[in-house]
This record gives sequence, C-alpha cells and structure tokens, in this order.
Amino acid sequence: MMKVTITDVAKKAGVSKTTVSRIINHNYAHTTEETRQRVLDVIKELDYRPNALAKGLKSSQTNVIGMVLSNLKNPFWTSVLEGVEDATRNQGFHLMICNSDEEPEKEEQYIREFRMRQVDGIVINPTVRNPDFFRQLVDSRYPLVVINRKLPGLNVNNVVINNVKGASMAVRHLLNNGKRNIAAVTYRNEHVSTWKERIQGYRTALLDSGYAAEDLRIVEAEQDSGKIKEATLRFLREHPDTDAVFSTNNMITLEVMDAIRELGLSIPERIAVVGYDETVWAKHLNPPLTTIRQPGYQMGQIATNMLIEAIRTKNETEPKQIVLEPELIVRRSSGAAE
Amino acid sequence: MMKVTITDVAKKAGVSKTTVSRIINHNYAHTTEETRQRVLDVIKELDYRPNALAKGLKSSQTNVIGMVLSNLKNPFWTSVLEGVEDATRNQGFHLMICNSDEEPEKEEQYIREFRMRQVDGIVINPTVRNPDFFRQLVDSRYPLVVINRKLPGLNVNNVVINNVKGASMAVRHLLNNGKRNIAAVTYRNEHVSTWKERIQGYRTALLDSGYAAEDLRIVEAEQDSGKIKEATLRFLREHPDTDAVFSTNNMITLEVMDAIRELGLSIPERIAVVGYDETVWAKHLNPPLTTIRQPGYQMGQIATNMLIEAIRTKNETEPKQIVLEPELIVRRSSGAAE
DNA sequence: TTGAAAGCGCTAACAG
DNA sequence: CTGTTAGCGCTTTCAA
Repeated sequence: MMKVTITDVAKKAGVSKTTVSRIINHNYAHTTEETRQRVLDVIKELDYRPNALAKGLKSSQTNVIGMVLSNLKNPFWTSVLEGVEDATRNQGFHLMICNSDEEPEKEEQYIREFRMRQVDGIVINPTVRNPDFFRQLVDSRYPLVVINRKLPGLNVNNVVINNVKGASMAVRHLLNNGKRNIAAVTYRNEHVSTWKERIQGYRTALLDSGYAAEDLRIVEAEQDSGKIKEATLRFLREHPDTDAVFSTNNMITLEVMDAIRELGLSIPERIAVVGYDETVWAKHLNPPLTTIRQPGYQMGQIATNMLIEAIRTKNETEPKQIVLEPELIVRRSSGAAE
Repeated sequence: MMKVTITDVAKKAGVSKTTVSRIINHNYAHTTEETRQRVLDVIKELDYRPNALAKGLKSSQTNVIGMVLSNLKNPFWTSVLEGVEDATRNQGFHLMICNSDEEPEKEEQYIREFRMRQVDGIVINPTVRNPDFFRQLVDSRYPLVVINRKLPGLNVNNVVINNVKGASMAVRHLLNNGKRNIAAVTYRNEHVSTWKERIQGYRTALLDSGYAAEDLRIVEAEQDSGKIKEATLRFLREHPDTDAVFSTNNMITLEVMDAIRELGLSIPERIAVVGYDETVWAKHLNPPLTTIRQPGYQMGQIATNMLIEAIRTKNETEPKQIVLEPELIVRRSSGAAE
C-alpha cells in the first residue's frame, strides 16, 4: 500500500498538481466545475490525504499549538486542558501537550522542541524559574500565552484567576459565619504567585477586619504526601482554639479534613472548612465541602483563543492581561446557616 | 529576527549542509573533531534549531504519536494520559492528543487528521462504533494500539484491564465479609465492553457461590448527573434487605454513597460499599472507600511502548494482546475486619 | 482557466 | 573526511 501524493491525483485526473492544490484549498481561481468534480472524485477514489508536513514546510504554518502543563494529577488542570482542547478544535487547530512536572529544565527543553516542530504557538503554565529564557522567547515574538501564573516583569499575554479575591472571599465567608480563629494551610513554595496571592488574600481579609498581624495563623508544609496532614495535626494540637481552616488547594483540603477527623473534631461545628478548587467529589464529602470554584475550563479556552488570535495577526497586537473571577460555592462544611 | 536554517550554519562554518546534518544527527562518518566543534559553536551562536517538518518530510517519520481519548473528566483517564505522556517522552517522541467525547464521527475525523499530519501511530480508547473504519485502518498497517476496550473480531494491538476479574474480586470480598444481598450499580450502555464485563464478573461471582440468576440485583441508569442516585434510592427503598453495593465506576460510587446517606443507612454496618477505580479521594471519604484499583498509568505506558515498538519495526510483528490485572484495596466501607 | 518551475529545509546516495 | 546533487510533497509566482 503505497502513499498517494498530489502527483498521483494530478496524473490520474489528467491535470497539474497546481490545479489539485487549488481545489483542495478552495483557491479555485475559477476552476471549471467539471474538472473540480473530476479531481474530487479521484481524491476520493485514491483516498488521498494531503501531507500536512509538506504543506507546513511550504507555508510555514502548521496549525498546531502546544501546551506545557506542570501537573496532570490535579483535576483542576484536567479542566484547563479540556478548555484548551475544545478551543483548539473549534479553531481547526491541533494540540500537542507535554508535562514539565514543575521542572525548569524540562520546561525549557519542551518549548525548544515545540519550536523545532514549527508549532505555531504555545499555552503554558510556567514554572517561573526560567526568567531569561522566557524573556528571549517573548523578544523573538513567538506567540505565547501564559496561564494561571504571572511572569514578573514580562509584557506577555496572560490569563489568570484572581487568587487574592478568591482567598479573601473564603475568609470573609468564615468570618460572616462567626468564626474567629481562622488558619490557612498552604504549600511552601518560593516561586509561584498562586500561593503567595492566596495567602495574601487571607491576610488582607483578616487585617481589614481588624485583626493584627500576630493573629494570622499560617500553616506551611512541603508538597509531599502526608506532610500537610502532619503539619495540620501539630498546629491544631498547639492551637486548640482554632475554629476554622482555609485550605489553599484541593489536595491540601483532603489532608486537612483527615487531620480534623483524626482529632475527633466535628466539621463544621467545632472547625469549619473552606477549600480552594471545586472538584467532582467536593459535594460528596462528609460534610459537603464549601469551595472556591476556579473557572479553569474558561481559562484554557480564553487563553487558546487569545493564542490563535496572536498567531493569525502574526503576534502584532499588544499583549493582553486577563483576570478571571472565582466563585464561592457554599455547602455545609463552612457552617453557613442553611 | 529571521529564521536560521541549516544553510546559514553551513555557510558561517564554511562547510556543506551535509556535514552540518551529519553532526546534528550524530552520523559523524569520522568528522574531524575540529570541524565538529566549529559547527557546534556556530549552531550555538546562531541559536539554530533544525526544522522538524523538513526532517519529517524527508525521512517520513515525525516521532510524534497521537492519542485519542474519549473523556478527560474522569481521573482514571488522566492517569492513563500520564502514562502515555511519560512513555512518549522517554522514547524521545512527542504527543498529540484529542478527545472524541465518545462520538464516532469525531473519532474518525481525528484519526484522519493524525494521519495527514504524518503522526507515526496512535493509541486509542475507541468508541467501538466505527468497525469498518478500524478494519480499514488495521488493513493499511497503520501502527495502532487499542486500549481499555476490545474491538470485536479485529486482530490488533490491545491493552486492557481484566474487568471480569476486578468485579468478581469485589463481589467475593463482600461475600467473605458476610454480605448476602449484593446489588451492582452500572451505566446503561450497549457498546462498551468494560461495563458488560464488570457486570459479568458480578454475575459469575454470585452464581459460583450458589446464587440463582433471580437473586442478582442489577441497578442500571443513564450516564447523566443525578440519575444514578435516583435509581439507587428507588432500588434500596424497594429492596430494603440489600446489605451491600458494588459500584462499577468512580462517579457512580459518589452518587451511590449519597443515596445511602440520604436514607440514613450506615456504611458499612447496614450497607457495605465497594467501588470501581481507585482515586485520590477514595481514602478520604467517610468511611474510607474499598476500591478496585486499575493500573491506568501502566496501561498507558505499556500501550505506548508497544506502539513505538510497532513503529520501529514498521508494524511487522504480530499484534499482541495484553491483559492487566486489577487490585483490591480494602478500606472501611466494605466492612472488613480490621 | 490551467500549467511549469522554483523552492520550503532537510537527508542520503554517490563522488571525490 | 567532506561536498554535490537530487528529491521528500506541497504551494505559489509567473506565464500561457
């Protein structure tokens, strides 16, 4: 079974390659309806599929975009990926993905490889530890959209979710429910804006309500199975007057709830809980979990459309920054009056 | 900022394109260390990145594989994707993905597009509703690995997980824990082998233990938010002697547990539960959930390695069928003695 | 309305 | 050890 090329089609239809090409690409500079039909028939008969590589080589556009994500395990990222995938299709593009695993070396290498493959542009959740490389990338005018995190000092297309707002919504909600000693639990991470912003939201909400800096209760632990639970246990034992916990991520929430259960404290009566990230399982937990919903799907979709827009305009429009708003989903775990 | 090509490098280094090509691809038919170094320096200086399109066009291999999955929302598929992604990288390949959403038309179109893009082969969870198309695909000797489901009557590379075994393990475990009236909850779906096999495993386990066909308790509902919960509620009300539920999928499990809670029945004392699919949240449910763990990551990994093997051997080896074994993870929800 | 020919960037005989 | 040359399959002037 040999490969069938445009030449085969041309020969069999008794026309030139040019004509075939024009017909395929709807550049019919007034081709006769008759030849058009003949060529189309031959194409079907031979089951001809144009070689996208050759086309891309010639036109230096591949209609493929790349996505670099950093973590597939977290369902938040799955929904982002879905948004990217859908938007990609709707625009007639294809999607290549790879996973940096939060490692800057991988991130850099994968981007290089995307460029070698002539991928038209990329959507990325950056590790934020390759500042020079990204500066170069932006300078080279390679179409790029950064999502979920910010790249300090770089004027680049960016779609993020308002973390300060989300966190402070969560904390204010707890305050409104009469909670007074609210702890925040988070990963220790120097680089990533996300965490810093959520903690900042927690801080602002409390300070605005008249708390002093010393009243803040911030629990930090490594991003490592079990560490968060340990840290939470230790903290709750040392600060038994804590009456609410704000958790900054969906995986953290699960460990926090385990810790509370292990201490035999009831949720929400003794300790209220609000988690970051809405998930499929949140409403099925016991008690159902109050969460901050992040529009991940939308973020993916918007970023992709932005990227493709940039590709179409040869990246000549000024970079845009978009901030999406999170949403509070109230369930029983936060002790709200029903 | 112009694109730099192999010609630029050759010119600047004062050698021919051939030499540069050889050096890049480590085909140094004894190139002088000196010229090698010089060329390498120029490559770095010019920040030359070979155009993979041109290379692919010439060598008619792109080192890209495609994956067609049918559902990104379920975390089981995320772990499969991870396995595929990792294996792809480890073999120096790249990955393109798309989502058929269980729609046969999309599935077919995406595969066609993969082939146009000269993707070297694909891994797919098929909708099983394109039998003719797949037969053609196999006949054309296009490298292909089918995962998770079986394509009846087609001799093709296949990696699946033993569903009959998994289901019967779950049911036997419940029997061993003294449960006698075990219901199975599942989606209604004509096409997909997965569910039929899980129900078959349930059936076999019970029949083998001396139950009659009339004793089977199979609850079916549409795959639609809330339907499963409704159906479960109805069934448990009509059959109050039911003392255990085997759920055939992780999403179903969540709804089943909701239903049981809504009826005020304790898990596992009054009703024991075993769920299909291990998830991050299973051990954090209340009570922690006994599950059947499916080696999804491995399935992805093995399928990918198989595919790349097929690509390397030009698909000349006989198709292989691999069946992976699931594993029972015992937690409190099934009422096991600790 | 159609075709001939050049060339996208790369690799691989074949020659030297 | 290195270079010349001929394509891979397609698009696109330019000419007919």
